[in-house]
Amino acid sequence: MLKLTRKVEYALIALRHMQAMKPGKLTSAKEIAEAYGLPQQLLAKTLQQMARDRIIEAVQGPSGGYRILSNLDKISLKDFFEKLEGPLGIMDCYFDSDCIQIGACNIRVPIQRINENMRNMFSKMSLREVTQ
Amino acid sequence: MLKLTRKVEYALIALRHMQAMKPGKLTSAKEIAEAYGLPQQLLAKTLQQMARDRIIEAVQGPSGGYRILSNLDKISLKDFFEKLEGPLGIMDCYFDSDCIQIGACNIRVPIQRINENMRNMFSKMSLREVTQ
DNA sequence: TTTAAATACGATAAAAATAGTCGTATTTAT
DNA sequence: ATAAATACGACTATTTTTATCGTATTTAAA
Repeated sequence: MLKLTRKVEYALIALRHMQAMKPGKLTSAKEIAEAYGLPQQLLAKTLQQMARDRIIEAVQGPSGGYRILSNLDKISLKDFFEKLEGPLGIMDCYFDSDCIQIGACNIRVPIQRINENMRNMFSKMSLREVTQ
Repeated sequence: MLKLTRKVEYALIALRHMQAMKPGKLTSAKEIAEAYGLPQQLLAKTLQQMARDRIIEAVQGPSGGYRILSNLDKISLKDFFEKLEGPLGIMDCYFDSDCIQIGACNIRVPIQRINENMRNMFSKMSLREVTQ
């Protein structure tokens, strides 16, 4: 309950790793996977996704790899989570309204309140706070 | 990601339902299940657990049921979640430290920071805020 | 120009967590 | 006695998450 996924976890580990290196220097998925004992392919997908999202930059070919592209100060944890995992909410009804409840649901409003608090909290934390 | 479980959802629905009734009046699992289209047995288990936790009171026998026992103002959402689902953390490493990471993990500290923020936030919200 | 090391990514499999059901016991008002 | 309710362990089903497989593409370097 209220858990992060591995994907996000691996992304944070990778970002923190990259953050600690000389600016501009590349790191490969293999290098990170070995350093932290992570499944390389899954990590790679996460890195690829971050590259699509322009959080990091990918360089192909041998001696290629990834490096940080964005200013991590400017990315909120909320945006980061949502880029990786989609809309951030404590329950799905917050987004898709095709809930089976005939309309009898009595907690939609309070749930939204909790959601707003969560989103607000993660909006106020930057990615850098986590990775630095 | 960061989702509540059905158990918690059902508990909130039930509490809100009870909250809206005359004080002291009993409601059965069947009644709530039918009113909101919830699986009765699962709901019943959740109610039983809340009864064990002294959030609600159970009355056995025919014409029995449940009613709110605690002052919901005095129960934080954090305590409520933890009673139903165990320790509240964004990652398990926050609690059990038998993580496979050889000690190479580089995000334990930042994760704890996020966790503290989460726990703090839910500590500040009372159950009544949600159910009233 | 061939090779090898890296990214890219869809498809699928495996594992874990969540959700739901079943069966049976117990309680108690009627 | 009966019936309607709670109590709860064991089990099954479903969904979500996690991981792997296979193949294609890119490109530095021999």
